[in-house]
Amino acid sequence: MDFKLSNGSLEIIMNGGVYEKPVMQVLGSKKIQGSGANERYRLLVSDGKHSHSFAMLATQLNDKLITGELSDYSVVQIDRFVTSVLKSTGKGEKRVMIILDITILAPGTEVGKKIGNPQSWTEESASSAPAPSPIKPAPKPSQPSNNFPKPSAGSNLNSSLLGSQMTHPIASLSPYQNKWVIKARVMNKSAIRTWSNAKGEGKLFSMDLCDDSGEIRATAFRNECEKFYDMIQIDKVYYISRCQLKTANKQFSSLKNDYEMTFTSDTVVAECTEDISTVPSVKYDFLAISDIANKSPDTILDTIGVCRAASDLQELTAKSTGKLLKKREVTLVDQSGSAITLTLWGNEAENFDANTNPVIAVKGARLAEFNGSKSLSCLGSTMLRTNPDLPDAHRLRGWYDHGGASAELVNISARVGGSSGISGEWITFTEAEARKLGSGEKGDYYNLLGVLTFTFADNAVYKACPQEQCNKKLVDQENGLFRCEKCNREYPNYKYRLLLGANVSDPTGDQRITAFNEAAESMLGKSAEEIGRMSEYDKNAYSQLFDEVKFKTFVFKFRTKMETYSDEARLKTTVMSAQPVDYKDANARLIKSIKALSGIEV
DNA sequence: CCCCCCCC
Repeated sequence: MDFKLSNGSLEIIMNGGVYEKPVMQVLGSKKIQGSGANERYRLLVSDGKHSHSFAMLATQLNDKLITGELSDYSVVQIDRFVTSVLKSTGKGEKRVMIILDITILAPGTEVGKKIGNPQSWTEESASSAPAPSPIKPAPKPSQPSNNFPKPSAGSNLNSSLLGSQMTHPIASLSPYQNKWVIKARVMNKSAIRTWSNAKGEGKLFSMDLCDDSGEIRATAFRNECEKFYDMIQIDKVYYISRCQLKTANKQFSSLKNDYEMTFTSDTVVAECTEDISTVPSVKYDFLAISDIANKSPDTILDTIGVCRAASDLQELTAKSTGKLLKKREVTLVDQSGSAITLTLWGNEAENFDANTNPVIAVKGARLAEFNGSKSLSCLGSTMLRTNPDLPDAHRLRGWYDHGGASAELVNISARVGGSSGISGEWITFTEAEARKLGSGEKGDYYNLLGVLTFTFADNAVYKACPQEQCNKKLVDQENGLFRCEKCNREYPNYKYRLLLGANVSDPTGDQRITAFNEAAESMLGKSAEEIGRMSEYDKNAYSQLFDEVKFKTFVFKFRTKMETYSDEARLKTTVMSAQPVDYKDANARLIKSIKALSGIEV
């Protein structure tokens, strides 16, 4: 097969001209520096006429080399690149090409040979080449090119300040080159923080910047913090130049960039108001809430959901540091039929308003796992947006306002207790009895597929102590205050909690059960908060909710233990979790039982 | 030059 290279494209590019998506052949590669995250590779590329050994691979493409995908003789289309002029040691200028995006058209194994007879490109060829000069670029192709920095035409900026009228892609920034101007949108901006340690004290704020090539974090300390804090605003676009670049500490940032920047006293920032639609705003990679359940703890992820409920602001003291923490737990729901808890901290927790059930887009939250249940937690770098103007957000709004609000949901963050998961064996009430479950000291856990045959709706919701760990039922003092006997305190506020008594039946028997807050929420498909409000303001909806849940089937995880009440021993069975039936799983279990019972070997 | 992501 024949592969056509973009013959002559290299000399146009090396002279600073424009060439859209050239097709070239890779003739070799060489590691030039660093290891791990700092690895960089140089490529020898050919357009059939010339070869050039100063093509650098952007680090995010390193994998393609390491995995062998980008082997020698590969024919590639260079979808996006920038060129940069290096002042090398005494030999004058040298232009390098930084490859940002690449499509492999044919693997090296298939091509198997050098195409054409390319001559090595040198800077001497540059001067003698007939290609257009950098000042007068080649005629533009019909499509506007993103390959080259565009002049920031008509900018309100003093060009001598910025030293250049061209903007550079964020992805091309490195500590090795300091003459650049970026045109970037502010995705996120931190609050001002102060620090005080052995090395001194001061204040700072940081911001996350992006353009269509990538993203980078920038931090302004002390004077620069003061100078720029008010000016920098989320979602606005700025020309920024003269910052110090340094290797990013990946431990503290999830942005996709090997470097981060620090504002210095030379730093120039000017707002850009023209032609800013080409600068992307925050890029999300939303996961459906149901899919979050399958991710590992500590994953940093983006999601979007409707805030169905939020806890009151809670104050607690961190055991390890003694720091006073403020938090609020927000329940997000989406069309995947799932709910998850998102924990907000500090100011974000304090200022959060759940009243209108806003759509919340969250970027860079951390997946936490506690006692087998998963939830999201905000980090300092997490971005939260309320009712963002995004298609996903509008879709969710429509869904929630037209039925989604009362949809039956699986709560990923519901607490599950005990050791074995729901994936364990299912047994029946008769089997539980035969095994004498609950007769021991510690209580026993088992899973069972059962139907909710009756719910005791009266008193299923109560006003509980607002203290995080307490949950004690409060005594209404009839004066606007509520008394907690356990904390020996009075509170003006409370949180609703559920304590649901019900009957569960399976084909072999039935059992009186108790479901505490989270388990009851997942059966009723609503938060304790919502149910609490219903109990006060909409009695009909309240009783309807408890009627509707009757005869629903769940996979229950129970904890059972014999307890004695006034000389009478009774099994106390508590719902640890209640999940809707996954019929694929349920059928697989049935088939297995049938095979076992009928003597067919499995 | 900092932040180590908090709690049940």
